[in-house]
Amino acid sequence: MSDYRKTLNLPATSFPMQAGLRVSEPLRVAWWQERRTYARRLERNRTAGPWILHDGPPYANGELHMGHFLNMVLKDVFVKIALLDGKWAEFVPGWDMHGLPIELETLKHLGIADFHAVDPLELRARCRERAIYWFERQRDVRMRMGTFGEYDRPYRTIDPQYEAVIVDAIADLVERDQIYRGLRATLWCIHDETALAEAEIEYENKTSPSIYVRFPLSSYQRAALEERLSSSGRVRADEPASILIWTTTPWTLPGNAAIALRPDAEYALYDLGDERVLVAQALAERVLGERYATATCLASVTGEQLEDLHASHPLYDHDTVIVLADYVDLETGTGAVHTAPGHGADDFETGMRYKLPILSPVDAAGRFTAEAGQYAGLPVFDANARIIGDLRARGMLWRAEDIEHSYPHCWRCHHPVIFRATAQWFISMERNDLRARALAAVDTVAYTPQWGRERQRQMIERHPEWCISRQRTWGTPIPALRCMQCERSILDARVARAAAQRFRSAGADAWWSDGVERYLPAGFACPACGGTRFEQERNIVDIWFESGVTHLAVLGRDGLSWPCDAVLEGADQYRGWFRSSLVTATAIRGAAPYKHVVKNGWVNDEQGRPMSKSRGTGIDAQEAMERYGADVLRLWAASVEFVDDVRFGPNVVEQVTRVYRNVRNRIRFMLGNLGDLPVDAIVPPERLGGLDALALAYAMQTFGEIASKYDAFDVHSAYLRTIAFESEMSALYFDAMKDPLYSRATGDPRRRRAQSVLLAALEGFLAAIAPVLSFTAEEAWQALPAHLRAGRDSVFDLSLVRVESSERTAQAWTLLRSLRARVSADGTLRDFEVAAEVMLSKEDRALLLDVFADDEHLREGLCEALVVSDVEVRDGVLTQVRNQRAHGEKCARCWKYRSLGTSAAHPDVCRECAAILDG
RNA sequence: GGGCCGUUAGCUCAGCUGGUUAGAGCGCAUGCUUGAUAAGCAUGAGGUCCCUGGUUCGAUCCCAGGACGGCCCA
Repeated sequence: MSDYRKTLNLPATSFPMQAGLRVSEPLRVAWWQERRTYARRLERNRTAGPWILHDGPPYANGELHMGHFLNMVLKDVFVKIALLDGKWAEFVPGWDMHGLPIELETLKHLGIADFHAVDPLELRARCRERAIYWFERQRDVRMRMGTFGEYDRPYRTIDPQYEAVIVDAIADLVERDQIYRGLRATLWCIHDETALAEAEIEYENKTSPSIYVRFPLSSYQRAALEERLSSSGRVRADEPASILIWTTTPWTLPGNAAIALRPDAEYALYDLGDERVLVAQALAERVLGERYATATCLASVTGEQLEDLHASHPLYDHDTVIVLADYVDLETGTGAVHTAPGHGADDFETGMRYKLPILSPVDAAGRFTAEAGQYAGLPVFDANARIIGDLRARGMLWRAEDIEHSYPHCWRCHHPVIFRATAQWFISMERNDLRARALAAVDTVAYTPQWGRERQRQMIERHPEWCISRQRTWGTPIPALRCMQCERSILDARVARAAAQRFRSAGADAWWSDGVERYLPAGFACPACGGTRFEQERNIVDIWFESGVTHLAVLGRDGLSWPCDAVLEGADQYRGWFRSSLVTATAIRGAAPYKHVVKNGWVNDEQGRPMSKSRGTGIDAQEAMERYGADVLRLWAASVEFVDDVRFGPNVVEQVTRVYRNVRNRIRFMLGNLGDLPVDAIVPPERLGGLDALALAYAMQTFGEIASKYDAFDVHSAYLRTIAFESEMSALYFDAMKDPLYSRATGDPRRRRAQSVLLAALEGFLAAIAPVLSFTAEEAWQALPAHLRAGRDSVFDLSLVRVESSERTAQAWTLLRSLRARVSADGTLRDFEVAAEVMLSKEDRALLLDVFADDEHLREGLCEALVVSDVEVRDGVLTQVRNQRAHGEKCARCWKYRSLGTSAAHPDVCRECAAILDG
């Protein structure tokens, strides 16, 4: 028997089975850059109109982790989908580069303990270097992921033009009277006499007094309470009654402005014989102790029903008011929380909500001021004992003891810190109906998932007055002035405009280096005292404000649309960037800056727990790409439901790697069979018939389905459809076409038709997967002979296929698949050993005649599709297949069973093969 | 402690408005193939649809409670 292998057209391609992504991907990134692949496609798409995904800026500090990878790759997937759809999908990546974390890292890097001791310009220069170091690092890693974007001109919050946008936005808000100066409770170190940020505190154990205090009710107040309790006559006017509170900071009692109750908790008034006390029912036993046994519960009511009632201050001659707060817990204390807005974060928010006075009778060194009356001059912690003594003397102390608890301390001097109210700049959520307008703007936006809208609404509803000033150095200055005559702080729009103008060319450092005159309009005088001498305030703006104006800096310019089409970030941004962007946009432009908010989930480890270096499950994006290759990880990003939290780890990657190899091999099969196809031999779709036409239609409608999944941001469904498709296509069409492709003569029309289908399917497939498997799709496209690429330099020059699905096509496909499976399931006869007897129901026969036109084509088509030597078609009640042994002998070349010996030169092959061998 | 989200085969996930022998891909087992070969084809095993109640003729799907996990807030 001769070896006819060499006479066959076996697959051949330069597209290797082994991917070697680690090596090839960085080269491909450079290749895309050199060829300006993205830029050129954008230029071609320019007239089609924009589709803009606006980048929420990552913070330029530290390595990018897998959460960044997921987020950045998904953004890229959406950009590329739009690009392949012919849209002008300009993507400008951005970075958040000011702020405390960088300042702290820089100080640590420089070994400097007290930032007051550093020249601000020097510190800013060092911070800039540090931020740029991380920016460059992150940019390179982000490009390594294979993402497209304007990396030559990203937006950066530290760039002069960007700083100018920030300051102009402040000017806009000042003009709209949206900004005011007010008090805010901040963490304060009385030892270092400085405000501290959240990141600058450490929790340590501390012993504090734990006291229960009576807030007495006057007769008038008791009457009001009685009304709410509907306990007519039971609260007697002549017996003392009080509300009990618990605190571990007695010194904050002078700052008390309210008592907070939990709205949904039950509060009860207990008669103890000689007095009556109101506490949360759930805590009564613990609070009342041994007196609980003899106490009588007179009435109970929810906290909500007690709102706005008054009580008397236990130390001073003034009232305090009952307010509601969700954070009041029923685990400790009395369920009635002493609220001092000047001395606590929660208290402050509550104070803002109820417009309570922000009392903070404490100076920078932690001593009571004259406002605190009899305690003036006392250090606050020393005052605790005095206050407890006074409470006892006035009969207001219910109980006192000491407890040890976790308490915030200064990270540098390790002294306990306090909350102290200081003057800050605020954006008002109420002026100009900003909150209401922001809520209205939410309703104009689409949310994925849909509950995101409700989440966003809540975040706006609960948005406290927005404190935008920080007493730090690494940021954009708030261009406020201080009158040197009356000490008043002044934020004037004209000054702000001048600052913006100045920063646009000189950068914000100018605020520190310029004299104040440069910013003063002609004839400027203090609106309060008429003074004319000023100095610059040294506050910088909250970085959430900086990132909240990215839409002003990036959108609406160079053809980018405002609002943008979509934003995509993690769920933490409902509170962060989604919110800050929405608030600034509503305040300044009167509308939401985006049309669609898409949220991506968190990346956890394989056990569903947060990834952590210490647990050994932490891996940053760069490491992961070095280990697995970006494309495998990009496929992972598509293989998980990104809207939910997702899992990542070696086993997950292992699995997706296998899927990747499948995809790769199916591409390889198509490429391998296209090497010899001349352009003029390509058969146009309308001249295809039978199995070819069916396979092509099936492929095209699948690509259409994938495209519509993409439209809905449903990358995961597109992924499922894609892998199901390549598996289907391989099992039926590729398998069936091996015989015609391999054993027919090179130029045989049957072979050319199959090749034409493969070419069209390959193009559509590569376009469909290119948004996700960018590297592999491009590699495959470059492995296709140049004449078949037809001038389309890159896979990103292709277009997504958009065709309607047809039910008949899917049905015919499924029918053929099941017929083929029934032949293959035969354990005794191999494919070509079979002569199949195919019985078809009436419906199935009609279905197949749609595909194969007539009985003769049907028979031939089934021979191919079932990969058997012969087929006999019969009518039946049910569709079934019976395998018979094929007549004739096995052709040594094409393996089909035929009568051999027709050619004397080649006695062991069939007539068709002999003809090919003879040329 | 509060709000939101999730829990379907070993893994990643489908299951539209309650009625299906609950599906796909990967993995696994078995068989075929050795002319896609560190590939290809077929078959098969594998699920108390997190738990407990309830509504219903009927619940993976609706309701209530709980467990576990995540995010945000405290």
